[in-house]
Amino acid sequence: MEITPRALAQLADYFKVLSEVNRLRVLCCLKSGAKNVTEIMVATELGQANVSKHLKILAQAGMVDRKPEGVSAYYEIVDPLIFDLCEMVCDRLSLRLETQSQQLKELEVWKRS
Amino acid sequence: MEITPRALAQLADYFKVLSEVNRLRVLCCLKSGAKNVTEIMVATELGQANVSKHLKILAQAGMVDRKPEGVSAYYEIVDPLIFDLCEMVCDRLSLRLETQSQQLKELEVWKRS
DNA sequence: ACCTTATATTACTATATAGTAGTATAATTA
DNA sequence: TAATTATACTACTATATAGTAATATAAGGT
Repeated sequence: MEITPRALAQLADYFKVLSEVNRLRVLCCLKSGAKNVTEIMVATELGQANVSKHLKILAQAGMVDRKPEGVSAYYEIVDPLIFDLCEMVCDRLSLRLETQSQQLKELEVWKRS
Repeated sequence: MEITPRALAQLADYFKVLSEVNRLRVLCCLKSGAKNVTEIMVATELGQANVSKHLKILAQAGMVDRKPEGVSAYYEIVDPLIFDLCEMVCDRLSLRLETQSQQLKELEVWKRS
């Protein structure tokens, strides 16, 4: 099946949203449930404008949902798929580190013999 | 379980590698098997320097492996996990589009009644 | 040794974006 | 209505990176 340029661009955009540390932190801090902007600021130690900007990007990507409540705005994860993705990647990354570490150990043994 | 800043940065870096259309195209064209740089250039219609650069990034991220063979260098996918990730995201993206389309249809019906 | 071919690297330009200060908007309360 | 609080937006700076032209390196073939 041929993948269209349009689909490819959307795919890249999705990954791009996840490619920023502070955006991942915002997502992580929403894992336990909806939070308003101030709560997210506290949890992430980011400035207000910065948090709002990241939330806008996350909302546009359809990753979080915005629920105004009185004077504040609550954000929540739309689809926990994101955390599955993160977990899969983390697993591979740690697996790779283990392998590298193992190879280093073997090299060490070889040097001593 | 608390995720460390170091792990978060690695996660973000991994997604960043996947956040570029032409890098995804390079990966896609390696799905069917190892290719050398010239073959990748033809398949992706990218310039040589650009392909080399993307391949270096992919290799550093541990996504592809470099196998020199005579005067040329063959690259291959290390871990097809990447394609699972892409598929998962694509599924969600198309699901979201379907939902939106459905909602638009419902809106249309409402307008006519 | 020289030439050709394949790939990598360097230096540069153009563009995108993270962070931030300042401002605007909108809901709530006195 | 004025003041306060919470969030969003705008304009700006600094940094990162995609693409590219030119050059470097390295392997075969003549």
